[in-house]
Amino acid sequence: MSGSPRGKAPQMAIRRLSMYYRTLAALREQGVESISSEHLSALTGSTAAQVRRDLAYFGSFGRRGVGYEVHSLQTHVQKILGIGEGWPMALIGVGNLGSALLAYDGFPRQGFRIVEAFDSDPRRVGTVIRDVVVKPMDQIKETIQARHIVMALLAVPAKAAQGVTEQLVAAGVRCLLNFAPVTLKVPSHVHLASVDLSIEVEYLSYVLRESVAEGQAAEGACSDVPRVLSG
Amino acid sequence: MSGSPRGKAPQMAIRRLSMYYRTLAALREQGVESISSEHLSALTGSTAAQVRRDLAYFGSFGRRGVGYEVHSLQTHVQKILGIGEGWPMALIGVGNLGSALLAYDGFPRQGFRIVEAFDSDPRRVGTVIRDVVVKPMDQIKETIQARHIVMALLAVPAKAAQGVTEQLVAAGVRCLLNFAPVTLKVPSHVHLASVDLSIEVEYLSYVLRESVAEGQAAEGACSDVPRVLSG
DNA sequence: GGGAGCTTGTGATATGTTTCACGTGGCAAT
DNA sequence: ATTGCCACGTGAAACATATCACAAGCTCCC
Repeated sequence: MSGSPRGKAPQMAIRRLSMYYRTLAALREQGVESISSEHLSALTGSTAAQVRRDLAYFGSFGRRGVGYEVHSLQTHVQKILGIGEGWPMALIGVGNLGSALLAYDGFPRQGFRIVEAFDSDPRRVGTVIRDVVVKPMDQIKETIQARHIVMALLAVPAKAAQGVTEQLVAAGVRCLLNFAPVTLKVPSHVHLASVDLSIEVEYLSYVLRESVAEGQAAEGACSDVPRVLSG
Repeated sequence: MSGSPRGKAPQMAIRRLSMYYRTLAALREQGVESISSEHLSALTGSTAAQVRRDLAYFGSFGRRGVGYEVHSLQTHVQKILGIGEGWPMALIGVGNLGSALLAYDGFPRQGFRIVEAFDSDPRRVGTVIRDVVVKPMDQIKETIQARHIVMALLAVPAKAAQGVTEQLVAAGVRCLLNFAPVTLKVPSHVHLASVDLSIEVEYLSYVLRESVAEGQAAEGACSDVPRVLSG
């Protein structure tokens, strides 16, 4: 019944929990009330044993012989992940990618909202995108502190990334999602995850080459790559 | 001397090779000619032993007592990853995110180019972005086959993703980079990687919650999360 | 109430990845 | 040449993660 972890959950387990959460939300919309680990694993590209193990890191949420009650499991996973705390986020860099992030409806749907945006380009400062006013970079610290923002999305050019990161850390940000293709240095109390498009494309390039080289009939190939990278 | 792998490289090793590659490119621009595993690991957030092991999956590229010659190592890593084969890519979905991908200069810089773009919205069809003409969805198959495109970037809404995927697979695409927040089903000969923003944000939300709960002084916290992400 | 059938939760096991520690080869200087 | 030092490459050990397989618990039905 509790949420107390017994043992530490691998990061991959946390990522899979996100997938389970999303799938459970969809099932609920479809009116499904109950689901087995077997079925849930099929929907998320995992395995039944893995689903059960992932959940077991945090408690017992199912009923033997029956399965999981969709609504209740969704609520538990939501609490585990901290979704719904409504963490406000700041976006730094309102270029092409930054604008796309502002428009991304997956964030508000999961309870995360970009409430402040910053850019160094005077032509962009003052514009309004999706109800968010773009502010100049020199207001980062005061704004973030005033609104108690702890998560930031970094969508600035590679060369500016480390400098902006330091400003954000100084302002008290605790989590950073970096989109710039660089290795950022952050103090150990700051959590960092990175989305790096070049790395993903190069990974595909590698497996493509490999499969072509080894006669593509090698087949064992998978459908899902566990990705992670944060730093 | 050869490129023949001795054992199979873990996917994370491949992703780290991408980081080494990028760092080596930067070092070369700075005129650095030689580097040790120790130094390279510091620049990429890895460890010296890991750098050596990652490279050892593919061969011996350094000189004992000396280190690695930057240019030569970069060339080897480039070959391993298949960068420079100049794989042409197709983009499906030219919304906010798709437009950002078209503008992303990291792709051409690493030898990957988006040469075709498709969208189902008639208002977008025919527009030109970065020298690429947006075509209607029903031209996917013929275009991809005519230009021998094997990699595609999927930036369509979640609901359309599986359908489009099937079209792409039927057209002969071998690699997919998916940005839609869904679990795609693909045949085993097709390689799939996914960039899922919700998962990344939820992961950060989890570690934030965890660190707050356990008294943030727990410190062991790292700066780098092994990140994975695909599927 | 008891038995059949199902699905969870979890020890035990297998697999995979990272780290350690040191032998090997190479360079420089004496 | 010989010595001293350095950094790679790699077997072996440690660690982390995923899979297996089954006991425990629930429901239904007779």
